[in-house]
Amino acid sequence: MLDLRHIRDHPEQVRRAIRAKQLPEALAALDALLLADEGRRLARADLEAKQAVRNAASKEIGARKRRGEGAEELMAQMTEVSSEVKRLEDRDASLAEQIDALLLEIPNLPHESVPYGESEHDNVVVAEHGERATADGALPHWDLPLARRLFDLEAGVTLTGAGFPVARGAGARLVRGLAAYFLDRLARAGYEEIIPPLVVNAASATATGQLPDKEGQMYGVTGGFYLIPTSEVPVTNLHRGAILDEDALPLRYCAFTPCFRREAGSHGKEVRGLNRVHQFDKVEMVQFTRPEESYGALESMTETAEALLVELGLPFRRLLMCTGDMGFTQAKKYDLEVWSPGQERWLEVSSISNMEAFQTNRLGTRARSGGAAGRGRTGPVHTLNGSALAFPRTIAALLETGQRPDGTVELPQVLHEFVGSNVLA
RNA sequence: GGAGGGUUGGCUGAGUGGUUGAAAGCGGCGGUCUUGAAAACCGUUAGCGGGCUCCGCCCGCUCGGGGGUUCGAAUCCCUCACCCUCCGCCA
Repeated sequence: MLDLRHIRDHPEQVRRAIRAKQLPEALAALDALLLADEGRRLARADLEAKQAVRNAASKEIGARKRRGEGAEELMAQMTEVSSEVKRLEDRDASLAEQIDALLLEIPNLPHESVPYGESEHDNVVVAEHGERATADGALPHWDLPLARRLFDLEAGVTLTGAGFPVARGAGARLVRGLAAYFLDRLARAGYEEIIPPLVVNAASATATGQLPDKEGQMYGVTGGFYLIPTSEVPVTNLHRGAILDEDALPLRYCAFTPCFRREAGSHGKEVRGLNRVHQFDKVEMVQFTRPEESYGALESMTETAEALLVELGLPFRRLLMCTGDMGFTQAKKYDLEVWSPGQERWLEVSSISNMEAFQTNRLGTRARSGGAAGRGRTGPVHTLNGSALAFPRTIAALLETGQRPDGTVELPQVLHEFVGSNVLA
């Protein structure tokens, strides 16, 4: 969420941002929020004055009692003041609750470098890398017998339902190899590896922005928990409610986990095969940075993910997302899309975003030199996250790119040691 | 699953209804002393919100979370979470 004081001081900027993000329904929330905030501050002046009276009188009563004097009259007067305080406190609490709820409805502000746009058609291709193989009869992965065997969607239907592929044999080995390869590369780039819980509570899901509005995209489990839609959720929540040591920033984390997404109502060609599934593996990067360093970190995270695609020999392009296609929590976001020769289209394999302080405001995460025991005021912290990379579409591209007439698939050199062979067969 | 104990400021740890937002020690910061450092000594040292005559002052909230009793709660009651010990169970 945005800082309430910032909203209060720059309501027009927030209004423009909401429009740019194509989220007009948030305009009403903003108006209601400004009203409630004003009302609460007025009410608080009342409340605090009454509290001050009560506190002073309580001290006086204490002093008199210690001197052995009576204080019945004062105590009688305070009965009334106290019930008035209670009444005002209740009103304040309900206003606060209202404000908190409205605050969650206000999206993040787009960074000034983000182009205005209404939909995905307005995203900007900022770079393209690698030679796209010309369509020489390359098959989409769902038509490759080998791919169907290594990533068995039929078996998944039996076990669970559509969209839960079963990786087997060399396919399972490929997943394990990719994970090891990605994690090794990120370790070298300074990312600490995390194995987080795959189930989180509502507070965690709220802090990173999945709740309250995107509950339908997650799988809930008994106990009020949710299966993680991305390891961004548990990893970012690692520092919920904490004061970080500013001198230790940036903190860089990576995690290899399955991700669970309902993706309700998606059907058709775009979601065939491995293009969109309900459970998939992903290696994620998360950073906590100083505010002035977060945009540098966004570039370097993006370059880290791109380097993986270069090494895998997969042609890709980088898109700068426009205001309208960016999402609720992001200030700036790049997507990396890999070329799928069998489908002759681009597939999104990574999304790298700067959330600025939007998540840390919800998390209650601050930073200060010396950490919690340090001196001086606490300052804001920015968070970023990005995939490096999402597995199913990366695998789809690898299978389609490496396919050979004999039905086997050639692997890029960089994977040979991790997978233990040069070809999938 | 059963029984008991606990959760206080960056840390250790006092504190069972009244100037306690919280003793003391450690750590941190500033200073005195010193060629420098250490030691010693003096001072200082929470977060959040609001207000103002805004380089500082004032008010309020916060002693695991929430609720209650009371003129007044870190202190009493209820509830939830977490931690520890013992027993059981599982591996």
